[in-house]
Amino acid sequence: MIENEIRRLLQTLNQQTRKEYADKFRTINLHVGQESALCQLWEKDGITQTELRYKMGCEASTLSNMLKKLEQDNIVYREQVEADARSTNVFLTQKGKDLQEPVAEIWKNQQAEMLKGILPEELLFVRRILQQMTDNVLNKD
Amino acid sequence: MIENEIRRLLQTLNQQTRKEYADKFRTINLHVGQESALCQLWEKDGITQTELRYKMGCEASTLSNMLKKLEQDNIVYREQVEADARSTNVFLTQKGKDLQEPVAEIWKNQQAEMLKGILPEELLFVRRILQQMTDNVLNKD
DNA sequence: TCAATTTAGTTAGTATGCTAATTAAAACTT
DNA sequence: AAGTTTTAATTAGCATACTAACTAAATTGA
Repeated sequence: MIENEIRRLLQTLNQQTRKEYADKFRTINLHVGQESALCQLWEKDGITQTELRYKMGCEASTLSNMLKKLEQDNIVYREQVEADARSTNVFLTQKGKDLQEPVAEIWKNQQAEMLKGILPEELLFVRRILQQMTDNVLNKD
Repeated sequence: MIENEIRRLLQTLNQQTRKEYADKFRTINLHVGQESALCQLWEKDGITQTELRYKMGCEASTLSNMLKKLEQDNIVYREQVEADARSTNVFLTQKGKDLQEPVAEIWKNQQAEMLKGILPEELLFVRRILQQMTDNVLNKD
């Protein structure tokens, strides 16, 4: 069954990729998973945890715990919103901003390794299909 | 950068898929991750933890902890190997064997949803490329 | 033979990631 | 205005998943 094979290949690919990320991020003192918060904050920081968690696609409690660690490591800091005492805004420290380059480098290397030997027109095709697959699972109809 | 986009699509696809698995497996009292051990045991049980962990591609400690839970839930049981007192063989209980059908059903539904609207010849192409990507990351040269 | 090394599995400690329950503030509703 | 509901974030508890340190058994080798 080709559908089964595709599911299994995706599973293996992801598992292996995650492991490599874990190793590489460790060299810059990041935990795998944290980069998804940083990735959003590099685009725009000073947003609330609720905004951030929706962009990341995780639960509030996951982000809450993650930010506690990132704050301890001096990568982000939080400020209460004056207009709404329930909300906090999340900001990058300089250390957090400086992590963008090494993370981008890790991503670039991983992509190069993963996509080695795949032709440009094949990349276009893969992107299209992956986009459709992602849409399929996001828009649960 | 198309390589970046492909990496991000894979990330989103996996995150979303994992979340759906978590929900669906919960309905049959399984935790996401456990199915990868069961999947190997359905093919062949009575193997050692070391054999099993290599097939799964996880660390010894991960499997050790997971089997502790699966044993508590009466899904697997373990027996010491007489020939080598360091090793234990892992077996499925009837309950563990009976989980194969519902898990296969969950996989089938997930595949159908994820691959909806993708043509047969596109599936063949996707499989080929995913195979190459998987080989690329597995055979770190 | 007996010391050194390797192998199999567990435990401790840490982090992501989840659900469920909680706290506190804001926004409604009547 | 007071009570109810919703919203934002945290905490508790659980499981996977990892590394590092450990125990105990088997193997190697000198």
